[in-house]
Amino acid sequence: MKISDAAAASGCHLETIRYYERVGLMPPPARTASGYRAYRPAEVERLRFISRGRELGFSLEEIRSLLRLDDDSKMSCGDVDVIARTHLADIRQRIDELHRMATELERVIAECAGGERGHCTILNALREMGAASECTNARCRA
Amino acid sequence: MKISDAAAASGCHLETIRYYERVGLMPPPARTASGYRAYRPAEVERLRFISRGRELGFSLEEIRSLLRLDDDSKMSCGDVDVIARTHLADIRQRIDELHRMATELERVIAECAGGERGHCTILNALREMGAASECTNARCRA
DNA sequence: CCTTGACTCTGTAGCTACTACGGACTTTAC
DNA sequence: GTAAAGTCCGTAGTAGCTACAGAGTCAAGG
Repeated sequence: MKISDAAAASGCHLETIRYYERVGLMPPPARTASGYRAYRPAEVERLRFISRGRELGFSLEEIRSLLRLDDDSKMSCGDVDVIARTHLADIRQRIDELHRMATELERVIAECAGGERGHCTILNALREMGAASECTNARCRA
Repeated sequence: MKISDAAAASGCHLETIRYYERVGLMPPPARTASGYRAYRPAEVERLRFISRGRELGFSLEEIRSLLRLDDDSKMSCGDVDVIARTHLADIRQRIDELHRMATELERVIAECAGGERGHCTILNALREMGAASECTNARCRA
C-alpha cells in the first residue's frame, strides 16, 4: 500500500504520515525498488491508532506511551488508565477555562448591545477589566 | 518604567513584551541613554489591553484589530462586536469539541474499569474506534 | 574605588503538531 | 511516447511564546 492509500485508509494526511515517521512515532516502512514507502496492514492500523488518539485529544507523547503499552504483551492496563484519566482531567480544565472566557465575553457583548453610542463597552472591558495595581515605585516615573 | 516593572504592572512576561514589540503589536518604546527600554503609562495600558485580550482567548491578530479600532477616534463599535461575536462562536465550537472528547473518554474509561482483565478496553477503543473502511484496492495488497 | 549581583540588551533556537513548498524522480493512463 | 499524477527529500513556515548565551549596565556595600 502506497502512502496516499495509507493516508486515505488511516485518516492521516499524507505529509503527516511522513512526519510521524520522522519523529519516531511510526517505524520506517519497507520500500519499493524505486524507493516508495510500502505500508502493510499492521502499519495502517498503527496510523489509525494514532489518528483516533488525536481525535480524543491525546498529545503525540501520550500516544507514544499508549503505543508502547499496546506493543507490550504483558498488558499494563493501569498505566493506560492513568494516562487516559490525566488527559480527561486536562480536557475538563480546558473546558472550564473556555467556559470562563465565553461567559465573560457574553457579558461584555451583551452590555455593548445596550450601551450608549460613543463608547464601546467591549473595548472598555479590555481597557479596564480586572485592572492590576499600578506600579507606584518611584522608578516607574523615570 | 523599565521592562521588568512593565511586566509586573501589565501581567505580561518580560520576554513576551519584547516579543510583542518584535511582531509589531507594541510600538518600539523610548530608550534610556544606555539603551534600556523605558515604558510610559500609556504603553503599560496597551500591554494590559493585550493581556486581557489573551485572557479572553483572542488571538494576537484579533487583538491587533481591536487595538486598531481602539486607536481609531471614530469608534467603529460594530466591527468590535463582529470580532467578539466571531470569537465567542469559535470558543463555543472548541468547547463542543472538547465535550465530545471528554464524553468519549469517559465512556472508554468507565468500560475499562468494569472490563475483564487481559484486554484493555481503552486500547481496544483506540484500535477499533469508529473504524474507517479498509482499502480494498488491489494495490493495497502489494 | 571596586566588586558583586541583579538587571537589561541582542539574536537565535526551541516548543507542538503539522502543513506547504521546490526540484527531482517514478509510475500510470491514454 | 508523452503528459499527468504520484512520490521522494529537505527545508521553512504557522501561533505564541519561552529560554538560552554572551555582552553590557546599574545600584549597593565595603
